[in-house]
Amino acid sequence: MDRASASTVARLSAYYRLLGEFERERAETIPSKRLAARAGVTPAQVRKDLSFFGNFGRRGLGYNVLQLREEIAAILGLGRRWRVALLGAGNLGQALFAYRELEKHGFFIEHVFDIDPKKIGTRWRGLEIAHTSELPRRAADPGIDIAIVAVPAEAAQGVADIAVGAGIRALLNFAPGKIVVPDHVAVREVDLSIAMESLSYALVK
Amino acid sequence: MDRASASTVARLSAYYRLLGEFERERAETIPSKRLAARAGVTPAQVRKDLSFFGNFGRRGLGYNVLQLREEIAAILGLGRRWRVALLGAGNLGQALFAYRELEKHGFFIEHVFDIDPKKIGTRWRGLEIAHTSELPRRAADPGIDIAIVAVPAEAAQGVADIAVGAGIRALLNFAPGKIVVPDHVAVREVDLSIAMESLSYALVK
DNA sequence: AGATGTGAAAGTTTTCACAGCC
DNA sequence: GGCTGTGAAAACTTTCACATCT
Repeated sequence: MDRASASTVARLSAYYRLLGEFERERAETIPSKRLAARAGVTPAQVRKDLSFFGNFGRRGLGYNVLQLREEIAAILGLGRRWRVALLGAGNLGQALFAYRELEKHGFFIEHVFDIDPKKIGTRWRGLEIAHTSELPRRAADPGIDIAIVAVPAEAAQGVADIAVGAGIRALLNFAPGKIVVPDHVAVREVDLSIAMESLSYALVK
Repeated sequence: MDRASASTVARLSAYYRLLGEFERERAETIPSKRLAARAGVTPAQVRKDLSFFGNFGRRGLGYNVLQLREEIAAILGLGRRWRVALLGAGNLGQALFAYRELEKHGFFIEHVFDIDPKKIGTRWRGLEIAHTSELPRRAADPGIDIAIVAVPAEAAQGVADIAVGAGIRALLNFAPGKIVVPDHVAVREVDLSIAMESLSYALVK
């Protein structure tokens, strides 16, 4: 199958969370109209997004909440445990480490790296902070699936290179500015300045 | 003038930062080709984005680095000081408060609100943490331009309502899930789970 | 009747390609 | 010759509208 667009995948992820809510509300089936209303999109959008991956609904009835949630989990790869490394143990790193929400989705921070001698050897919830140079060795087995780049801008490309060199194929980058990686590596950027500046643009109209 | 698309504005913000780099590298003028290469887009994209707002370049030469940077600052509203309120003094709030980078772009956190009695009255860098119920009074004058929502998901809509009620017209939301606001309020979502799940999708192909 | 799945239409964004200026 | 600015073309995304199934 061809790849779905980035926006389809982002919405799928939102549907997944909303289906969890509907599940807790004891809904058995749900029409695209209700899911769309809560997601803030059109019903046609919901149906198009889903139909890209298969025929999950029943005409006249809608979608089975549990079953659709499982289908989306399978599509997004949420059935399993993802091994995550946190690169950078500063303020942001600490906040991300404390944000346990990600574990509910299967993302577990199993490594924390930094270069500050004062931090190395200290433990967060029992997990020892290691020097970034240790990354290749520690990534050897059982491997690291995703690296979160939470270092200052100047250091971002460097740690990304180390991560890619160690075989990591997915990066979430919080440092401002693009990092350059080979084609087979996926990168998502979370750029605070861009978000804030798009708000100031909205305010100056 | 009509509004530029969200993606044009996001790229403009990236160009702005890159022009700062070129400025430090003592470049006087720059062709769209070089700016595009560093931004990771096509030269035509750069020219189209800029031409939406005016004719800033000179044929045969390119763009004047300093001048273009100022033009973009004016477009994005970066010439002034933006008053920011941080809603939520948890781990994420703390990390955002410590992230001084935003000040370089003119965004200053002047208020921090929370509802935890243990936190209220304590100070961060001299700034007192106030109860969220204080927000309307404190937003009265000189006003708050932008609120950053850094509270747990369940509380997000509630604090957003308070912020909107207090006249704030721009929100940056870190809580998962959409928050509903009136049309005249701008919202940008930063959703970690969506970012991570789009990475796991990329990995399972 | 109710709601999906989907081609076709509409809308939006990006890229092409070249006239026009430096 | 180098490079911008921009209509036109191409590519992509969203919405419409309806045949189809329960």
